[in-house]
Amino acid sequence: VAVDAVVYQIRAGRLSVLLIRRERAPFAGLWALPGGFVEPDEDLSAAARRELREETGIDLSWMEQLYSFGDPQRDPRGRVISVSYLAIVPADEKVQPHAGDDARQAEWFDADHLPAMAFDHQTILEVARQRLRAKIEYTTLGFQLVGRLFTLGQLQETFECVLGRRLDKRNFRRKLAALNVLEASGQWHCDRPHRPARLYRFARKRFESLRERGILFPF
Amino acid sequence: VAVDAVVYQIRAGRLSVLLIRRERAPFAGLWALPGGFVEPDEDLSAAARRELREETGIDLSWMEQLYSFGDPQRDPRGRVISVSYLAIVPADEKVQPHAGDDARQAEWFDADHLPAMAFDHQTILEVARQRLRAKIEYTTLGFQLVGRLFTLGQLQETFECVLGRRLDKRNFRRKLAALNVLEASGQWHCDRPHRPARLYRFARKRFESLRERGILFPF
DNA sequence: ACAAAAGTGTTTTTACTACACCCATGT
DNA sequence: ACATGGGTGTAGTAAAAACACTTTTGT
Repeated sequence: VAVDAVVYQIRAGRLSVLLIRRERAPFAGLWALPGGFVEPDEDLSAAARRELREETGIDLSWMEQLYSFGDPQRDPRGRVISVSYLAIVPADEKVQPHAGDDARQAEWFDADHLPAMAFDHQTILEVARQRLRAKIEYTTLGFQLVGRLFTLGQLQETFECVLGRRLDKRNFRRKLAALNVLEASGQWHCDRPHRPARLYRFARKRFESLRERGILFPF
Repeated sequence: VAVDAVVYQIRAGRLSVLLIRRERAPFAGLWALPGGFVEPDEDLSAAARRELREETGIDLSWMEQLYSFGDPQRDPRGRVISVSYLAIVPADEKVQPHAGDDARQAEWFDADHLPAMAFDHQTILEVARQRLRAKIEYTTLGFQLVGRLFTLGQLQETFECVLGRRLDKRNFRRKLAALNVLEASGQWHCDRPHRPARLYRFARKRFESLRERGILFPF
């Protein structure tokens, strides 16, 4: 049994995925998802976190189980069942992944232009992408993607990247206001050749109270 | 690696789950989900189907992967990862499950009144129930539950069982009409001390054309 | 001055909710 | 006759979609 991690980050206005270049056979030299085998007494999500750390140097807290892939032919070495995980790096964390362990190289790829992949990792990525699209509509996933402080423009851009379509600025802001889960930080996003924008932060407390009442996001 | 199946059927107006009584240790005598170990060259979903057949005599085509449970302590015999599956028996199939193989007994239980369960099967059932509730709102799951021919009353009862709340008859029928996925069979449901009801069937073709346009169910 | 993103309201359309009565049948 | 589920319409409310202009800044 193995685990694989699909790690997303918004980078330069594009949805990006972290891939490693495989050091060893099978598929040596091909790009693949970070991952590896589960240790005997290790929880599945712990294994996903550990493999990600070993292969890319990234240490993440939140991961969500995606799907288990068990085609008997998916690994040429023999029977390997892969439990895949979905993870997110906030846009304001500037991790420069470094190769490690099994990985010759670790790099971010545009989620819409992926290279040829080892194993069935292309399928895993398709499932992950679908899940991301679905979940941004009714969870706090969008807020995890933007990072701690963000402008409404950045937040909208994030939603647009994930959903793959443009949103109406006024409608987007109206819905967000209705949710009442943002609080203005008082700070401003300046130093660009444009009008400064307010910086907001996600107000976890307000959200929790909504969730307890069964209310989720209407995006 | 093992597989477990959560099999639902609407029986006598109640949402029901199929359980087996364990023959052997661990947890001999306790109720559990039908399931067992995956064979070396077997697909995961095929394993779930096979175990269900061996332990209960039920042969199902459709199964959907639910979640993988991998707590190192979940099985006292040692490390066992369980990939769980969700399955549905249409209300018009009168399967009388018979014990077999590992199972001393196989029986249907009311999904709202379950006995003490082996392993972490109670958790699995909670996840399954949640998934069922969520998916009946935007997939054809409700139509799989009712069977080939059904009255609108039976269909509504099915939705009510799964959702756990009453629905308004007129609103329910209006939404259904708007979906345009039912066709009248021309037959009638008689032989009851009531006014006869039209029997409908699910028109898969009409649904496919909706799905291709990205439209799912608004229940 | 200009380019670029920030910010802001109204109207129309659509979906959801609540609600009550007559009908057809078997017993 | 009666008990039981089958069948039908309307009005009010809330959410979603469509749509354009002014403001502020750095260069």
